Amino acid sequence: MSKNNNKPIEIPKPTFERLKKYHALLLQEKDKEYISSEEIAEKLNITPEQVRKDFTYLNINGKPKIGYHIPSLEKELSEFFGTWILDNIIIIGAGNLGSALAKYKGFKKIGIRVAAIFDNDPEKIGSLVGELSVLPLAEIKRVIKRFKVKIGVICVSENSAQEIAELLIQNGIKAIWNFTPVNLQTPPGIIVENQDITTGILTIKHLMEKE
Amino acid sequence: MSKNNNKPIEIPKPTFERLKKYHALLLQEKDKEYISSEEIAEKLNITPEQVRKDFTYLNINGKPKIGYHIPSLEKELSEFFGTWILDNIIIIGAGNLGSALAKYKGFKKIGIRVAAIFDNDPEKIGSLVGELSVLPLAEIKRVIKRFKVKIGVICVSENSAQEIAELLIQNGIKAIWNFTPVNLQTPPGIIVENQDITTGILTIKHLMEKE
DNA sequence: AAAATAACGTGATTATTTTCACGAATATTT
DNA sequence: AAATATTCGTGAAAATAATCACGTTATTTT
Ligand SMILES: NC(=O)c1ccc[n+]([C@@H]2O[C@H](COP(=O)([O-])OP(=O)(O)OC[C@H]3O[C@@H](n4cnc5c(N)ncnc54)[C@H](O)[C@@H]3O)[C@@H](O)[C@H]2O)c1
Ligand SMILES: NC(=O)c1ccc[n+]([C@@H]2O[C@H](COP(=O)([O-])OP(=O)(O)OC[C@H]3O[C@@H](n4cnc5c(N)ncnc54)[C@H](O)[C@@H]3O)[C@@H](O)[C@H]2O)c1
Repeated sequence: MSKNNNKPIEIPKPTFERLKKYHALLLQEKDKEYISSEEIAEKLNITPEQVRKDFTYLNINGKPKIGYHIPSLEKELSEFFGTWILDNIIIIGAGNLGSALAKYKGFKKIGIRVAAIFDNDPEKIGSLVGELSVLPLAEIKRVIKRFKVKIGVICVSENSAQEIAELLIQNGIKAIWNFTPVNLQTPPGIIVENQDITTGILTIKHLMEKE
Repeated sequence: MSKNNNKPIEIPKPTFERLKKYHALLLQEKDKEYISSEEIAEKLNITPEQVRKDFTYLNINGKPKIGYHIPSLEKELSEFFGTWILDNIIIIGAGNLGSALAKYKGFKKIGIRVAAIFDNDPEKIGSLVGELSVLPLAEIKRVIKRFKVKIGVICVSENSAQEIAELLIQNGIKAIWNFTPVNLQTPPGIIVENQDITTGILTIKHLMEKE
């Protein structure tokens, strides 16, 4: 499917964001064999030209009159995002949110396995979250090494977030998935992805205001 | 602070996204009185010009040599997003994620109150999630009316998501905050905000691939 | 087997967004 | 009180992204 040309052009940021949506959409469209740019566009409320142009950045080709072969499309996107590589992650904070994430079944599809969950509350250490036993922070170093963990998920209370980020980085973590609203300060080279869920509802609140 | 001109120009989409980040940042910066565009820019990894230009869309003015008055700035953004209006929301699905959200303390700051949480599992109905008792779906109609609920949060299993969306819309819900990966089909006029957390980690996975 | 059709692929055009550059404003220093 | 140093505000220029328009290609129909 890929022309395998050299890929000189940088992918536009808006295209990157849409590629994530195509990837998510395809995980839900396993029943059909082909899908047209028109159909993708309609489901995501964009134009078919946009879809086709986005795909050219990954050298993804469809068939005229038929559309795009779903398994091939999914494979291309999986390779692009690296969801075919299994990454072990660790979760820090076995509270409401951290526990929910630890039990989430959907991670497997995107190549994520939760290797361990940590907390500093003696009451929680040793208790079960799904199939995982909550570990003390002292175990972090060992687990990161043992499971070659590169990604850490921060789900601790807000006032501990920065301190935990530093602890993770000290122990070799390369990317932080931050579920707290705290703006983490990190050295260059560390990837930080903020998952601030409140931004989601701000869009809703603003749209409702306008009416 | 606002010039209170008529606001003819549409706000660019990327600006809207950044406005949400400014809002979130300010909720964490309550200690100082003023903040410069330079400082905001540095924390969010953008340029100061961008920050200043974004603020002009809301007619927000700063003071030369000093920066922006934080309480005024926060007030403007709060009004823009409507976070000063208290909205009651309901959560459908009292599982791992729905329960975590129901207990989240951070909603108050953005003008959100969880009025009720629902489930269809007889085992869960009547049990406590934080201070809320899990209600059966039959109560949805009454609660929406009683608390004038406009926003519904979907946290049910994936195969029930569409059906619950329809139920909510039938009962007068105007906006859906969808935490499932399902692409909901809704009639025009209904706001749907998809909170797909997997997109967050796709960015990380892709950036790690490149190295 | 030719014609018609439906969808892709993409260079050119248009629209949007960011960056630049510099004047204006205000606090601080001399 | 004038000079100086910052930081804001913004039109103009540059960069980026979306749309358009049409040629191409594979399938289906006649
Ligand atoms: N609950 C939600 O729906 C939600 C939504 C958005 C954001 N968040 C954010 O996620 C974070 C966690 O939220 P939550 O609702 O799970 O809170 P929580 O209080 O239920 O859980 C926090 C957990 O972190 C642990 N912890 C605190 N400091 C620690 C440290 N230094 N080392 C190790 N563990 C530590 C606590 O023992 C606790 O188990 C918060 O920052 C919150 O703002 C939560
Ligand atoms: N857990 C996570 O961290 C996470 C992360 C991302 C997305 N999600 C999505 O959120 C949703 C919920 O995830 P979860 O982990 O809380 O699952 P869960 O199984 O713990 O909870 C689902 C809840 O929904 C209830 N439910 C199912 N069908 C229902 C119906 N028709 N009416 C009312 N209630 C119904 C179930 O009884 C259960 O209590 C899923 O769609 C999942 O994909 C979860």
